[in-house]
Amino acid sequence: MHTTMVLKAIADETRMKLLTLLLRHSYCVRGLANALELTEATISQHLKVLREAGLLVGEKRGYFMHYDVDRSVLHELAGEIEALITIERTPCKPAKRDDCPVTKSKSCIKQGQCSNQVQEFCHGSNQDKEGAS
Amino acid sequence: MHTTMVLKAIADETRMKLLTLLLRHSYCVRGLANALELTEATISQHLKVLREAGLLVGEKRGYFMHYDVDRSVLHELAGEIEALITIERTPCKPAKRDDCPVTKSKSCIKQGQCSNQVQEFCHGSNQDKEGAS
DNA sequence: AATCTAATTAGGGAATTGCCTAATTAGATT
DNA sequence: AATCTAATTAGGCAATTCCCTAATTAGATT
Repeated sequence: MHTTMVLKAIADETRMKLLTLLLRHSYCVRGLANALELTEATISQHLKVLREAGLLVGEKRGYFMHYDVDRSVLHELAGEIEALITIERTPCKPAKRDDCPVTKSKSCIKQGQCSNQVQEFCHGSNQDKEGAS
Repeated sequence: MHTTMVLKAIADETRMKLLTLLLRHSYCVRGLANALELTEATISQHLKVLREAGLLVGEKRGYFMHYDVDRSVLHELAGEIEALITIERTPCKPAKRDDCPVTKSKSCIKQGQCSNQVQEFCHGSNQDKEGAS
């Protein structure tokens, strides 16, 4: 999944720092290495991760590579996270209300107490013999 | 950093699936394990990661643990990502325009061509003898 | 109080990650 | 065309991740 790639890319302190540096300004690799006190090879590898996630576009200037952030990818990501929030809770609506494990205050379910419908809906596949709960 | 923790938590396919399941409905651990075809131990560990990132709140119902998503954490995260986008590019403004590596189309800098100011600003610490570039 | 069970933790193995140094590559400059 | 150098890739190592099975724990039920 592409979203996961973008998330993995920014879910690292070093890469997040690189990103914020590059949002402000173009840096060559050595500049970034100096700023973060890491080797150029390490920076280069981090940039690769960001690049492959689509977050960076590279441009060559003379001897130097300069990377820029593609802000639209960040915007899209923020949108996808915000979209998660809009997912609505689907209440458990079994045929018999008593079957719903969620409406019971004391217990969830026990083997056999839960209709197939509820079991499937609330507790995933009904495949295993033990009875999902 | 807390943001990184939240990002790491959701930067995993399995945990993202858990999150979307839990956004729709309360599940007990076995229900989640059934749904994702993983062991309960594995699910429990993933839930721990999500919980420690503040994304989940657990509630005990009878024998069963039910987790709910704290949507505000997701909202905050989306906001922080969106905030990155608003970071403005700071153009390189050295005393002498010629010193600015970024405005030059052909070359970035060479040893000695770059004023200390520019070097510091554009390319990080000026410490190393080689000259940052 | 004793029993029972969902959830968690412990321990372990294969795969991945993040850093390094050294070698190589791409391509700009002369 | 030959040279030069920033950036990348290769190789290696320690730490972490993600999954498993087995043991333990928390706490609800009887």
